[in-house]
Amino acid sequence: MSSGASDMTHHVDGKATPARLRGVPTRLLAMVAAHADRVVTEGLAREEARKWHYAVLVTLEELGPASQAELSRRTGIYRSDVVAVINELAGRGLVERAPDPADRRRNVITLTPEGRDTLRRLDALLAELQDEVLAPLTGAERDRLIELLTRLADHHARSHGRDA
Amino acid sequence: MSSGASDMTHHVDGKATPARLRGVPTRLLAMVAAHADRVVTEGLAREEARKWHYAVLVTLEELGPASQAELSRRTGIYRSDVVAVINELAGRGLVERAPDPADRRRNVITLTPEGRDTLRRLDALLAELQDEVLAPLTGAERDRLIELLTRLADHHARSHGRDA
DNA sequence: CATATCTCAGCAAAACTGAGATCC
DNA sequence: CGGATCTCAGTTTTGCTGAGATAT
Repeated sequence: MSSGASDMTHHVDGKATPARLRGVPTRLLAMVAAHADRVVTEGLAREEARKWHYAVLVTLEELGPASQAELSRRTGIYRSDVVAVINELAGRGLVERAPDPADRRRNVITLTPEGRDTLRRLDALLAELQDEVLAPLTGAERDRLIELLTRLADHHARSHGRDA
Repeated sequence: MSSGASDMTHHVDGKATPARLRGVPTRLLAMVAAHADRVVTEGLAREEARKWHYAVLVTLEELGPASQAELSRRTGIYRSDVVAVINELAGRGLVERAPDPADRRRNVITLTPEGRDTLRRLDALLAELQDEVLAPLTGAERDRLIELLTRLADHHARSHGRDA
């Protein structure tokens, strides 16, 4: 209403976020991360997949068969939630769940050929989605961003418990 | 595939996240943002405040008295959730809620002197928390990170509806 | 009438907790 | 026995939807 000119930005005003809020790093982080998450979640949904599905498939390909507990540690999926993720993947034949003969507390999760195929498609899709999110940045800038974020993530990982 | 000794990292292995996962930008973003959010949320909790409280107080100081709908637009608080936030702030005497005589659909929210005092404290606290999160980066690196994140946020804001 | 504001009631997804059963 | 693993049931938080009441 009324008044208005400000030195906030080159906006036309009307619904601009206060400068003091806009510059707060953790807020920027939250906003960009939320947007990125939506792009990825919706993108993966088009292939009927979720982030955790991808995380598990990648991990299985890189490590070979693993127990659910190990998948939890490596992917960051909460220990209680692994069950449901594996249920979904197994239901689509992307992984197989079998009791571990060597340690009968565990289930051995194995990547199936169909799982590997799906992983290929998801790899390609995910690359597109990353590209969509990072669109406004040049290659060098993307590298720089990744490096800075990695430093922050590693620092947290080392000082606190969890690994990145 | 072959195998091999990995060029993953200087980790000792044991519970390391697969390299292919660790490098994914949107994942890094999510992890760092989640950590940042915890630091901020827990930090503000020590003063019995929340992020939205701070956002509202800052906005009121920068714009002067405003309606709840406008606060929603400026801060990003969802329109239905503004009520509760204002309830809490008003309950502590940090803002006042009064019907707008000029437009009786609206409430005019006004920052009280106590609200201004609280905002001062929260400003200082929040600066500390930002510092804690960004600890591993130099000043120049922080500026660079903020700039890159701002570009990403602005791009999303302009292409889609919302403003940053 | 269409639109805007404020309010409340409730949903859906996600992260997390707790506990029981089994096994090492 | 202590400690892991898998599973399920349930809590909490958060962003969001929907709708009603009121006013423009």
